[in-house]
Amino acid sequence: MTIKEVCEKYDITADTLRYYERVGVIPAVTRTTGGIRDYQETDIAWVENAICFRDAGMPVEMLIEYVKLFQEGDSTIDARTNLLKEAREAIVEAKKKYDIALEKLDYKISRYEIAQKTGVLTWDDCKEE
Amino acid sequence: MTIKEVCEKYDITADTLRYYERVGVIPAVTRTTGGIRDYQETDIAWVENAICFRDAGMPVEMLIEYVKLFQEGDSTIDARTNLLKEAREAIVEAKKKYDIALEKLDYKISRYEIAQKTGVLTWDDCKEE
DNA sequence: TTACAACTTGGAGTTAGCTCTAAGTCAATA
DNA sequence: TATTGACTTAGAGCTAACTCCAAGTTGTAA
Repeated sequence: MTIKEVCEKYDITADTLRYYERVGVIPAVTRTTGGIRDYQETDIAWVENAICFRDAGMPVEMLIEYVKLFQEGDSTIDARTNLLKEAREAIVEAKKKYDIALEKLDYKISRYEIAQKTGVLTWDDCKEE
Repeated sequence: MTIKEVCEKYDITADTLRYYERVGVIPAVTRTTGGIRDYQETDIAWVENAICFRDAGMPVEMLIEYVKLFQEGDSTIDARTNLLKEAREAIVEAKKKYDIALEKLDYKISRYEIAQKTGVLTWDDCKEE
């Protein structure tokens, strides 16, 4: 699979894919004899993981560390487990904050939808509990 | 309430609070005659909202736009409602991605916990469905 | 075999969101 | 009233994560 096909499949730019490889967010991608990237199943699986975890706010640094540990082999199983658990906790915490914001937004929106009927706000927009 | 007290209450730096005010993420804060910030209930409510929405990934630009519309008065009720709904959708979408990542992480972690007992990985770490 | 699009690299530039610095002002205490 | 520490502003600097650029190479189609 060419870089272009991977871009289209995952809606990501070629620059980002090359950047991920360059800094180590994904391991070195398979090349043709001419030196052109030719993504294999494994390469694509790494790309998919990287996108998925980045979308959940996992820092590039953490992904780089994971790939590094992975390449060091079975002696890093503990370290990798810890890293994944740490990432998990960060996501769980972030989700909680998202839920709090959603509650606040839903409350505000419900108020605004009432105001839309009258054209006037009947409460203090910036001071609601 | 002094800037220091607000910092401590919300675990945020004074620089960030001043930055939020400067760029318009929150409206101008009440001052003493000497020109020192003296946060009133309303100022604090804006700070609280700003932190809450930033924690949910809402861009600074969007918060600035909201405050700007708010200050323009009741004629912007529709625009504000739309903005809040747009913010809501973004958060809902982000949360979905967080859930997908969590599933992937939980699967990986469960595998790793088995591997920790044996000291060896018995599956392809970078190529699991 | 030539044209030309799509690829390559190394490195510079950009954006969002802070974070720090310098130079000066305010206010509580000795 | 003098000192000291927290405050003020304007503006520069920083970090993460891309994003773009220039100069050169590969590979396909005519």
